[in-house]
Amino acid sequence: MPKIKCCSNKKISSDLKKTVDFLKIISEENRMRILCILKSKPKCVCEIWPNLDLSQNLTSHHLSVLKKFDLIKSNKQGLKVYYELNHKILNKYLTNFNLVLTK
Amino acid sequence: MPKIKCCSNKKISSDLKKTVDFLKIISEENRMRILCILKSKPKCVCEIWPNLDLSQNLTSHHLSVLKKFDLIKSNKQGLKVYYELNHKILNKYLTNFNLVLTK
DNA sequence: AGATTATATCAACAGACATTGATATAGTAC
DNA sequence: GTACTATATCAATGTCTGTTGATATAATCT
Repeated sequence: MPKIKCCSNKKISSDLKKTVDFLKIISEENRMRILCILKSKPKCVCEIWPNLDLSQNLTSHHLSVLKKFDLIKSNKQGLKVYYELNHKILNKYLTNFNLVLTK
Repeated sequence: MPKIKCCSNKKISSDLKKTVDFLKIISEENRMRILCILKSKPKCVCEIWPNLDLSQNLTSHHLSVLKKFDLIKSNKQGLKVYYELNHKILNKYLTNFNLVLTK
């Protein structure tokens, strides 16, 4: 039986898995919305969650998921925590995604 | 409070939801693998499922999920059912995804 | 006709994860 | 110090969905 690259080649298969993990993170409406909200500039949590139809704690949870995956960065300023996109990592995953699916 | 586009604009918000639905479908390792397997040319189910670490019926299930979402097309030739990528729809979703996340 | 092959469907189960409510932590202001 | 604000964490719940095993359908062949 002829082997197919994305199933047999370890590097390609590994890239596919990483892409799928990335997509799992962003295939959630609220998280995707958070990423969009952060596109223009960094924002603190209290600027984010009233725009979503979410409770504060749930917003915080989704932010932590995004952060754990390095898709966003945070820095604390007094009481507030500002979140911003981690463009470097985000672009890495987007590039990888395009490679996996289209090349 | 200043409204944020992806939360207040109906068109943008609707596009975001469609993108998320699309990502939910493809953020599953086996389905993504199926799409990759079909990149080069149409294949019948019996050419697909032995390459995955999946049972025949589960492969069939994932194919039906992809088909229901129009990401693949099928045509029957005798006993065999050949599946192929629906490039038109796929590209539509990919374009939309890039718009939502990067623009 | 019966036998075999290719594919699809169905019900049941199990694990993952988004959501909720309550509470904790940490920083600021009085 | 106390009170208040901003954010995070935790346990419990419920829903969604991938997986399994069994079975059904449909086409071909003898």
